[in-house]
Amino acid sequence: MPTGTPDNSFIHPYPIRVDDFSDISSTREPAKLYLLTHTHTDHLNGLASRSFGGRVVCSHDAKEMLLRHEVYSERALREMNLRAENSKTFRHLRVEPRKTEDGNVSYVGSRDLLVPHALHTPTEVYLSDKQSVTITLFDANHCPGAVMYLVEGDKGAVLHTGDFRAEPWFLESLARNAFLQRYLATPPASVGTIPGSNGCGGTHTDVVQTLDAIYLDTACLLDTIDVPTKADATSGLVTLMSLLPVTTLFFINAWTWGYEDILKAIAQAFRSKIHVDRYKHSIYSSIYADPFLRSIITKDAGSTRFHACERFDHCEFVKVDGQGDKPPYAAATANANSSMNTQGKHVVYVNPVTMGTAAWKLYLEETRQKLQHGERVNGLLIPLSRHSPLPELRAFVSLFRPKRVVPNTLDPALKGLDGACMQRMFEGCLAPDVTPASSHDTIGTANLDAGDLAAALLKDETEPGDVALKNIEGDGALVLA
DNA sequence: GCGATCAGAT
DNA sequence: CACATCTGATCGC
Repeated sequence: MPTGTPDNSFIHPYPIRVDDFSDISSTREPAKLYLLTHTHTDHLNGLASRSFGGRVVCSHDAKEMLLRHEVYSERALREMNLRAENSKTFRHLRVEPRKTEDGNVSYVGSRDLLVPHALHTPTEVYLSDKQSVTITLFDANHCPGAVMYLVEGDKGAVLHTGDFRAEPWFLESLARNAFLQRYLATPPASVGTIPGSNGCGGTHTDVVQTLDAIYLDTACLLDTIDVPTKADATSGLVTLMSLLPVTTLFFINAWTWGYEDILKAIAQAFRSKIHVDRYKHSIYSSIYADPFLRSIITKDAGSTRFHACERFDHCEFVKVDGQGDKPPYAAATANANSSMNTQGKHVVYVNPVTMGTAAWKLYLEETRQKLQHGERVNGLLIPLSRHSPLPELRAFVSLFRPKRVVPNTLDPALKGLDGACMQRMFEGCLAPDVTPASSHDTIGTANLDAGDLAAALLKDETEPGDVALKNIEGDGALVLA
């Protein structure tokens, strides 16, 4: 539960919570089932609690990552040999049966709360004796193990995106996915309306269905500019890297899960493995959905120019003056040796940033010029976004035209303005019968500026707090104040 | 004294 | 830089 998730992270109307495992027993009925979209720590709230005892559905890879999860401080202790064994934050979720003194196996106290599901495999899950839902997982293009959930039951169908990046190839892949086709607003390869398919027949209403809701990754809801595709970002970076001397060492600041595309693109382009620390190695080795990732990593620091080892504890090959993950960008203040390792080799830092498509083109051209003129460059940027900005979100929602769209997170600082804006932001992307009659299809033509919208609402609204209250009341439906 | 929660920095 | 993470302060049981 990243802060700002409406309705305690329940997906209405089912007794299912997503990415939130905190204790709410004093407020309402506990969830019958929990879904975990991925293992970033802000989605694991309450899961470290020893008293948590719910069933948690997740992907196979998320389960492996979770059981191997180690916080940084524990990793550092392990590195200094102050820890004989790795301390794993979520190990209590799986307690193996133990051997008793007489050699038998005791299941007393054993349990395994993490229920892994394969992708694209509809599975019936019981919420009670009388109620069940069918759950299907789809890769979310966010980080290893990250998935979206389709939940179908007698109370309707909802799609929960978790955190995701809905770039064009991702939409095309969804549009062709047999487990989602019945919910598509428009068949992939057809334009316009098929004669006789207007839903007037009455006997075939179950052929095409409408999602009741999409629970949407709204981390970048207010970003209204286009951002580069991951492929454009990595290919640009690799081009710049290839302009540096072959003696250059690189530190790739993959500071959280989700930057693996950078490692893979580098390995591919330079035909080289990437040095990773013990912890990353153990995680990446357990990612079965990505055998290529597993194949490009090495623990041998001296065997490669490319390093993605601990962010705050680089190996000696990429250690330079002024530790930490900050490259000495400022040419004015950086001393000449500040980007040299102990052997005098040049170390270049690669940092993921947020950058629009236009800014990226400019940066690529400028940096190319610098490198070709032999100017010293100690850091390279790569605009690898792991969340979709508004244009991608609108395209994604338009693919399904659900009855409503619910934000996975709201920014508490905006006091509900972002939620209030959302209704307007997805005008024309929802099911026709619930879209206000006056609205037009604004896909591709809308010139919505979220900042302006928020500002306008702020002006009109003397008590912004009211918006927040109206916004999250009841079943989590958005109510425009 | 522990855990949950938040502010703040990176 | 980054919307994920860590640290340290504060509050409540």
